[in-house]
Amino acid sequence: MKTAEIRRRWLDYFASKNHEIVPSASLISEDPTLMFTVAGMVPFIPYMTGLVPAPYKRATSVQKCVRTLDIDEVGKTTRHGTFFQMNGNFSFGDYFKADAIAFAWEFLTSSLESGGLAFDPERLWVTVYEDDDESIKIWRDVANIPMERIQKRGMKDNYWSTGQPGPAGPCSEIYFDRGPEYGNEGGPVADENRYIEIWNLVFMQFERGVGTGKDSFEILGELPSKNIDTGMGLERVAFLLQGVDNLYEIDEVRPVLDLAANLSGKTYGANQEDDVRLRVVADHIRSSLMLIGDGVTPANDARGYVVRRLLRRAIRAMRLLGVETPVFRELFTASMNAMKPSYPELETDFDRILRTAVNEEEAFLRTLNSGLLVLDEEIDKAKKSKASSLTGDSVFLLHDTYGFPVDLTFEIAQEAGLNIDREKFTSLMNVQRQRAKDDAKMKRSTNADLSVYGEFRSIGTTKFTGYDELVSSGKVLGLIREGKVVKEITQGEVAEVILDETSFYAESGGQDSDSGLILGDGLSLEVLDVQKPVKGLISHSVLVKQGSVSIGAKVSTEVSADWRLGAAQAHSATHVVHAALRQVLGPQALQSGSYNKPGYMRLDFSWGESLSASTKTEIEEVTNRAIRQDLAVSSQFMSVQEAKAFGAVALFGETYDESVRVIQIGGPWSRELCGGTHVSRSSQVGLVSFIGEASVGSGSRRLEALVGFEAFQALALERALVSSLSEAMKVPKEQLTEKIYATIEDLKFAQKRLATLSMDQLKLRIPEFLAGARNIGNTKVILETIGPVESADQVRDLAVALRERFEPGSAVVAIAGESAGKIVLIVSTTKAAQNLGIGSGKLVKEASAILGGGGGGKDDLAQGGGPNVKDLAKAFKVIESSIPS
RNA sequence: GGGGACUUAGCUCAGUUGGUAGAGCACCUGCUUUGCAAGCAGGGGGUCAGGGGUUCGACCCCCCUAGUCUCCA
Repeated sequence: MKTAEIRRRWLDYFASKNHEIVPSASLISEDPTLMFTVAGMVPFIPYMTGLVPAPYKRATSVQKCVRTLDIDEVGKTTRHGTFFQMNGNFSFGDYFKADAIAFAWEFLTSSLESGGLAFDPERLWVTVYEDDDESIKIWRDVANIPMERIQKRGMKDNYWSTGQPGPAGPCSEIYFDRGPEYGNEGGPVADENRYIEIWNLVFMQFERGVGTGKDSFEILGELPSKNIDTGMGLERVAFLLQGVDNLYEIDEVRPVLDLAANLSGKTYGANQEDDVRLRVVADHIRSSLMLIGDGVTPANDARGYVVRRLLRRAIRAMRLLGVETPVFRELFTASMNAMKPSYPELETDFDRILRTAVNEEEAFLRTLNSGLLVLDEEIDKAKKSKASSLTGDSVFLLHDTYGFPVDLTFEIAQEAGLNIDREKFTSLMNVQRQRAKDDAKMKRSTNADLSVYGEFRSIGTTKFTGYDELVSSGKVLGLIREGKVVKEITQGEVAEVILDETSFYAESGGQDSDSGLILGDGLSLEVLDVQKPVKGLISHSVLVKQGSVSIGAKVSTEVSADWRLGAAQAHSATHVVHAALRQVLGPQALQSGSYNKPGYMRLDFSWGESLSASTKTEIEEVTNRAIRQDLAVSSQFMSVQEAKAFGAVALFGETYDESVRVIQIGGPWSRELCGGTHVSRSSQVGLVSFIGEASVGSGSRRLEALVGFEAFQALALERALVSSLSEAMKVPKEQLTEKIYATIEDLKFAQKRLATLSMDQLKLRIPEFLAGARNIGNTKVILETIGPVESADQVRDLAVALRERFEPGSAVVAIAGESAGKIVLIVSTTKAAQNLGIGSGKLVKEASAILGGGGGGKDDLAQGGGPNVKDLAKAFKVIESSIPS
């Protein structure tokens, strides 16, 4: 049975049991503490914990998941994959254990004709939590499973919680026995390779307290509303039903594996090491495809790094299989074709996905090449020192700094007859890991506890009226001060106010929150910040300027009209710039983040290289032309499907409700899903002026601009600057650039000329200096001062020129100059003098000490000096006296 | 978010206890030659990424900034 077929049967079955079919959420998790959607229940967590009331009592989904914790196990075991799909059915305070178990059993064992999967009931085993006798009874009643195939397990295996205080409960798992050829008798407790876990049912019935780990915490009591969360691993069921040995051989993965084998000329099944590599390629290509499909682009941080690592590991595995040419184009196409029955959007979006992957492949091939050069050097070094292996430090350096994979290092070192010090390498890696973890821990502890908002959210939502009006009247639902619910807040306090209705826009979609006042009877609150801590709830952070507020008070929310106009201008400008970017650069220049507030906008977008000055100008022109055209701006609500069909740009990393708001500027010219506030015609944006464009990491760039009056002010300031420059340079501003370049050129020329001239002048005096030379013993000695000099170079050049006149005889030349109120002293000695034991360095050191400074150098030439100008004669004496007579 | 590396002539790169900034290629001039990367001689070309500091003196050491590469969470 095809994977897509299992998926379809799943959804049909639970729909027939009155479950709402919920589409898979993005792999980019909405929960900021999670990098990815790592389990099927992640999108439902707010409903499970009661933070947000569930919109349905029963739900089912097939959820895309990514987990890279066990990335090193991929390909080695039957069941570790970085990407997998979790079929789930959920109950929020509706049915509980009995139904959950009955559904699972019926779906697994009923015939194909009746929509089930037709598993042989004799080969199914279950495990239950050791104290959960209730579940055992249900399994006996519903499924008539003999006690021999029901096994009890402890907290570690069969008790679920989030690791935090909150809901918790026992689990029951269903296993399939693959048969004696796969391992030992004795059920899942004995052998999890022969008995494969296919379904986990979590019965959320208790409230847990604080604890240190997965299996040590206090149970506080029963939950008022019990939930069901189950997950059936789609890949695991698929490989069992398709009669293959592992999840890399199912219909959605195998084509990539076969292609990789083809490209490398290997036969799958012939060599264990190669098989692992082929599976790694198949797994990683699929995960990358799905992640890039959901909008993750390779980068050096967070999610981006995970994709980068997957892509690079795939390339590394191909290299180890002997393929050094680019392969992503073919591999990704194969993976897309295998996945598109379930995810048709992969095909429509494939251009972008493939381009992203291929760009990364090219970048990594470059990295590998430069890494090879370093590796060659390290191998040479090791061989020269007669070492039998590369040091752990070298291997780590190659990996950490040059991005060269350890396995490749090992392979190439072996060919050169060397081993590698893996132990040292691993310990260095652990140090690095620990550093990153400590850092992450520090950051995470600052995460706010949102549970305080839960009780307000259960009363209702805050209605946002700000699209249509600036002033609105509302009632105070809740007050929070220092993270705690309070009844009243008074003058001078800073607190959060939650209303049933507000005209204040909360920060979201890149737009900064509104500023303004909340007024009431003898009451004035200054709004500092507005946030949506929980979906549907708007919280105003305020300073009480006057009076006091208590729950139930009637207030009026008054958004500053000036602020709102600026915010709307900036947000509309962001859309216009985004559209202009895509018009000029192409649709692959997709916004990846933005921030805007009155007068300013910032837009991050995916793009591989810096923009040329002319491209920037073109984008700026397209932007301002669109503003001038006075395009109509409209907003309308529609379903996500409609919006997509409409061609609206949806941004990755943003989550949208079933009903979304589409903002159009100039009809089809710009269509984006957006909840922000906008002007009503593009001309109201006024003016957009770019102030910067920079990289925010590989493959991503940031554009900053001023908007409206601020843009005008900045331009006016620059105009004034140009005017004053033009006045100073005494040319019309059209000729300013040329004039400045010419002036710099002239200045450079003059400086050079001056240097040669003064040097020439000094050289004219050479005969004079030579004549002034004295004999001390057999050594010619010149001690001269030449007064003020531009730089030490002049003094040095003269000293060297004089010394050369005495070659091959013995001579010491000491020249002093004056620069910035200090003596610059250069001493130069001929080879013959050095043979007499006269070293320039030593002479300079002694003389400079007298001058109040220091100095040193080599035997033939040394430099020193110091601030005591009047002690020069003494310094010369010291030099003189240390020459042997 | 936390680390590591790199930035030197038009290009590719050398440059260690801090002490006269280099090579190859390219360019210009002359000679010699007319054939596959021609030879010889000479020459021009540098804000050593930018800024600050330490020092008598910084390409080199320290701090900040920018760009590029890379590892980890």
